[in-house]
Parts: sequence; structure tokens; C-alpha cells
Amino acid sequence: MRFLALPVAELESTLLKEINDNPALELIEELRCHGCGKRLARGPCPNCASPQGDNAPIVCLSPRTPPGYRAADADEAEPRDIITPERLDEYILRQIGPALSPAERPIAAYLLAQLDEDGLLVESPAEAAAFKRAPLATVEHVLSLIQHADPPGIGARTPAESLLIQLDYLAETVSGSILALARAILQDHFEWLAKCEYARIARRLHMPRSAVEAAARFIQRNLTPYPARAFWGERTTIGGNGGPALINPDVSIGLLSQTPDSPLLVEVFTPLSGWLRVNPDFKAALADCPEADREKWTPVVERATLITKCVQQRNHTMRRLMGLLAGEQRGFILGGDGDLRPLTRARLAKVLGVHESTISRAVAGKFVALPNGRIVSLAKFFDRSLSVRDRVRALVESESRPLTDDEIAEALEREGVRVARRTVAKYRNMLGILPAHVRARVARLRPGPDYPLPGS
DNA sequence: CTATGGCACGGATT
DNA sequence: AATCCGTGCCATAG
Repeated sequence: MRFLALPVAELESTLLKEINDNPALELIEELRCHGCGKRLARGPCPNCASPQGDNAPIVCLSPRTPPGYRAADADEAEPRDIITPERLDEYILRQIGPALSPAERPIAAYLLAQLDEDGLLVESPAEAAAFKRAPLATVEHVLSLIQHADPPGIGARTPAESLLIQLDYLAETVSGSILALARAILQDHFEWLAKCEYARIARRLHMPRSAVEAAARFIQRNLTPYPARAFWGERTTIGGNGGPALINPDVSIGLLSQTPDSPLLVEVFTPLSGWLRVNPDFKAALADCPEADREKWTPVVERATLITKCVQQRNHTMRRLMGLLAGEQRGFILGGDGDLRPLTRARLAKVLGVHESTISRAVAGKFVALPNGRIVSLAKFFDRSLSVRDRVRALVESESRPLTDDEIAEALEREGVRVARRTVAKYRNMLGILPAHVRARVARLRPGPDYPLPGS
């Protein structure tokens, strides 16, 4: 039984199944303090939670959080506890369903299945027609239905096409010369637009540069190259953009008091809100009962004890791990990405006296809620380069003129971090920061009024 | 010639 | 054993 690898939510459902068909398993309401064994409802035990020593973290078990999901960082999207793209399929199918003939239905389903996570179609209509042995005209008809369904721009073949569809959609409610210009740019000069080559576009279209920049700004503000993400975002985010995943944490870290040097309070969530044990009555009954029954029920009881042991083992390991982790990464937990200390699973395994793979299993696929409300992957605690990436971000944010990768590498060197120029480029990309020469162009685009958009 | 992205290699990590 | 990550080399665009 690999319980350690499971996040709370999944462990909870497996345990519910076990309890359901194992009469020897019993769920007690209370939770016990791991220190003194005292029963308590939730949170730290008042006896044992006294600040021991400096500001060592206090680790306790807590009943699982209610299934109210919270948003995680945008970059943590993992296919777990998430509004999955399948829902998007259904959502669109419901809209276009009435317009479909019985023969077109499977084609629609197939096309929807071919959408990538951004909502773009990876296959050409011709390929789809060949695969489904349907007339090309039929496929194209179905596709056009999809493209006019709600998340505007869905089902396009390329980002440019998606943007054009969204533009048409907008044209139904707003008007203005800027729409025509935006359309012209998207149709014929998307490559240049992506690189912010406004002067070049202006020359080619015989338009003033300012008009081109206004159109670019309009596109940037009101259209999205990722129509599916916009859909998720609209439905699921709590005030973010880009559609972060909805997950619930396995661990929550808070502060015990408001003072800045307050110890950290680490709550490791237990599956189910109670204490799992082997029913003592059941065990007693097993002692004096007919021989045949005893043979039948003994393995059941054995399985029950095994399960409780495994759960306790899991909780124990998680507690020890989180205690150490919270102590080591206190700065990161309270501060920001820049305060993350380099830490490897292997080193932690050595300190804890367990095998490396144990740590790997415990960390994989788990999430922790930080005091500032963010929910991040536990793996982030072991990110080797996060703090350096953060410094790159800071450098670019406070730059007076766009710095080249080489210059950023130099600046980093002066701060005591040695990284190759090539690596800076990689980090820059991860952060979604454009190359220096492009930033120079974008900088001039910043200020400007939003184009009015109905309903947003 | 300079700045950057692609590919791939080797070493560390899991 | 598989994977990830930093880096060097080279091609390309401006």
C-alpha cells in the first residue's frame, strides 16, 4: 500500500472504500495530539504547542479541509482536482448539439477531442475528414459551428485564426476603424505583430505608426491567443488571469501569532476528519466465535490493522518531513521566491534517516497552502533555480534600459551568482520575459486607454 | 558582429 | 534506470 504517495483527497476516497467493505475498520470522531495523546478537535495541542526553543515550527495533524477548492499559482496546473478540458468538450457540445444532424455528432465529438489545452485544433479539417471518412464539407460545417460557440476563438487552427474569430465576435457589439486595422494586421502580418515590429507593419500598410500601435494594444488587451484558458479562467479563477488550477492543499502553513518571529504552525491534513482504528469489539468477537468464522474474518482484521498502520506511518512521515522543511525554508514561506534556499531531496532523506525515494514519494503531487494564501507545489521547496530566476525577474523589472542576457548574467555575477548566459536566456523564457530588443519596442506601448469591451 | 534560440551532452537528482 | 538541468556550440536574424 503506497499511501505516502497519495495526496489527501485521493487517500480519503480510497480509505472510504476500505471502510465501506471492511467491517473491522472504524472511524472515531476525535483526533489525538501526537505529543501527549490528548484528544482535540483540530489544530495544535495547547499542551505541546508551547514554543520550544527559538522559533522551531510546530507541526500538528488536522482534519482534512472541507472540499472548498482554492486557486493555486498559474504555473502549477496539474491534472488533479481540476476542472479538466473534458468539461469544455461537453460545454461546447451542449451549445451546438441542437444544430447537429445525427451523422455530424460523432464528427463534432472527434473534433472537440482534437483540441489542445489552449483550445486550438491540431489537425486540419482534411485530415479529420479522412480519418472519420466523412465529406470535407461536412467537417468544415461542423468546425464552423464549433468556432462560433461560446469561448470565442475555440477550434481555430492557429493563434492568428483564433484571434480573428474573436475579433469577428467583438465586431458584433463594438465598431470602429480600429477593428478593420486589427483584422488586416492579424490576417497578413501576424509574424511581425508577434515580434512587435510595428514600424514595419505601418510602412507596409501605409498607416501611421501610432495607429498600428493602438491596434496592437487593442489586440493585446481584448483578445487572447489561448481561448480555452480564458474559458477556464472565467469559470474557475479567483481574481487571477490565465486560468490557474483549482486544488486543495495537503498541508497548510500559518503563523501561530502575529509577531514577526512567531513560530510557524504546520498543519498536515489527515484524510477523513477522525481517527482510524480497528474496532476493538470486532477483535474481541473474533476471539470467541466458531472456528469457520474465525478463519474467514482473520484476514479481514489483518488487513484493517495494516491499513491503520500505513495511515499512521504516512502521517508520521509527513509530519517529520514538513517540520524539517518548514524550518529549513522559513524564509521562503514568509517571504518570496527569492528567499528559497537550495535543498535536495537526497540531503533531506539523509537528515531524516529515510530512503531518498521516500521523500520523493512524499513530495510528489502534493500542495501546501502558505500564510499569504498562495498554494504551491511541495516540489517548489526543492527548486534549484527558483531564487535565481526571481533575481532575474527583479533585475528586469528595475532596469532602466533593456538588459541583454549577457548583461543580466554579469549583474548576477556581481551579486554572487554564477550562471552562463545561455541559462539566463532559459530563465527569461520561463518567466515569460521577452528578449531585450523586443522589450525596447514594447516599452513604448505601455500607456494607453483600454478599448471598451462589453461585459468585462 | 551581436543577441538569441535550438540541439544535444554530461552530470546531478530522483 | 529515467529524468531534469545547466551549459557549450552552432545557426540565424537583425
